[in-house]
Amino acid sequence: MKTPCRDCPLRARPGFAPFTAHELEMTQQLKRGELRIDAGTPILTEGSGSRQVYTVLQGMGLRYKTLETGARQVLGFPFPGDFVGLQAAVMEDMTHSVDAATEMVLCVFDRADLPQFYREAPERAFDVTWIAAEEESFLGEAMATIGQRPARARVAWGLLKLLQRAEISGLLAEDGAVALPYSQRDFGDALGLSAVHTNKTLARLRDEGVATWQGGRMEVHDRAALARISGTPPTPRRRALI
Amino acid sequence: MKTPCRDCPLRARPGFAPFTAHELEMTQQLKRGELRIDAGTPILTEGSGSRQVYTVLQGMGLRYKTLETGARQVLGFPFPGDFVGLQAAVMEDMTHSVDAATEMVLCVFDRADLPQFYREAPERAFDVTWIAAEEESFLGEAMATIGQRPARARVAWGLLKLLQRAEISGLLAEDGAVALPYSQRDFGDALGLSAVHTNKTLARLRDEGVATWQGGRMEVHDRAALARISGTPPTPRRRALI
DNA sequence: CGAGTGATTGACGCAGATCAAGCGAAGTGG
DNA sequence: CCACTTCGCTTGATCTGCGTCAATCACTCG
Repeated sequence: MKTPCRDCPLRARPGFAPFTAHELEMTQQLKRGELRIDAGTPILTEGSGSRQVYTVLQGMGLRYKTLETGARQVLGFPFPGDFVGLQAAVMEDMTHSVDAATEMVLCVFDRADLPQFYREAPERAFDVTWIAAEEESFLGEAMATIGQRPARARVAWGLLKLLQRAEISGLLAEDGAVALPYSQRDFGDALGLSAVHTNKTLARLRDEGVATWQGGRMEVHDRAALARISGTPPTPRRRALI
Repeated sequence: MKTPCRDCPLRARPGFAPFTAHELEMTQQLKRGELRIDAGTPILTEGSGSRQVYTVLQGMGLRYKTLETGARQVLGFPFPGDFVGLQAAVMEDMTHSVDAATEMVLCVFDRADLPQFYREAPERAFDVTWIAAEEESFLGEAMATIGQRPARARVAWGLLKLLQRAEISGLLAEDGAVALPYSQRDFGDALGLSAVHTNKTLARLRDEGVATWQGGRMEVHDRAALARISGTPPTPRRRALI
């Protein structure tokens, strides 16, 4: 185990809920080790169970569902601090897949320890529920975006979400740029848009000086405009960490 | 309090996880009473908190988000046995609204009791997380449907989901018909389709002898066809109950 | 009996899908 | 070290699924 929870770099970041000493110890006890995964490797697969649950320590991933037709819906982009595999831990098996988009380092927890964790650290158990509820909330917002908003607003919303997550995780450079390991196709699949139309919409936003996305690099120039176009307030929220 | 948890009609139904005697008692202790709500009345409102959390005992509801543009995304249709207001209980406030679609009877729980519940009934706390994960799973599937499938498949998927939920809740009549308090507009808003196109798609499915939806009555004639058109296996899943 | 709501159907137009072609960067093997 | 492939981005042309508008009909309700 490389990183003791006490020294977890994520805890230090603003935007994450604080730990008590006892909670820290409980989490530490639960942690089974770390896992390093190469970019492009599957972490969890739809339809199969998993003995482990993870928290992302470093790197970024891709959560998605594949349909019979071959179409793919991207459900989200796991960032450092995100929980991965809750479904496998709580239900029988995963209803979506997760791949590593960059090389990733994951904190490994054992699914079998979860009941004990719930017994001995109910406050933290509450946080697990909190995370699930937060995810539910996010998916609801995404659903509303995909179902009701035109392409321009969808793209703006997606950029804003990525920006906020990058900010919280400390991945945002001074100049407002983030390195993202996602293709425009990935991004489009998250928004229910074709790759071509995603590109054209991004090009338009770029011409308007709102934001740039090319070659795995996103740069937001006018955050207020992004918020306006997407039809959302630019306010993020505090998140729990396990 | 009208119905003691011991006599809860939902527990008896197949498809719900069984309770131990002790769990039953804990749940009973948590239950604050029952609430009867008229059709069309708001239960919870987006953006506001709530002191209470509910389980639906009778009746059906509507979960939705309203966008700035006036558009509405329906996120789901709460049926008997469904949990309502988890977000308000766990996070600060709701990120969507819930209305009663019929007259409803709700089991009332107090948000403030939840931490104690987590301490004293960790197995049930686990189930709360299970419910949240299940909801997350459902929303993921809905997102994939809205984002990737054409109107025909979306409608078929929606019908299938409603059928499954009605079945589990025992609301499905012998002849395969269900009385639903939803308009075609509600249904369309759940699938990201306009009311007109929803109607036309339903008309086509009706002509083909697959299913009928008119005037608050759904009747599925060919379940296999629905599954095929929607591109999903017709298998439901067992659910937890609080 | 008028007013409002939901279902239904046809006509029309557009946002976004699909098809297609070209480009640069990165990898790969001979 | 250079052909050759692959992959992602880009842009234009064309097509179509679905949204929008609009009108009618059936019901329910005050």
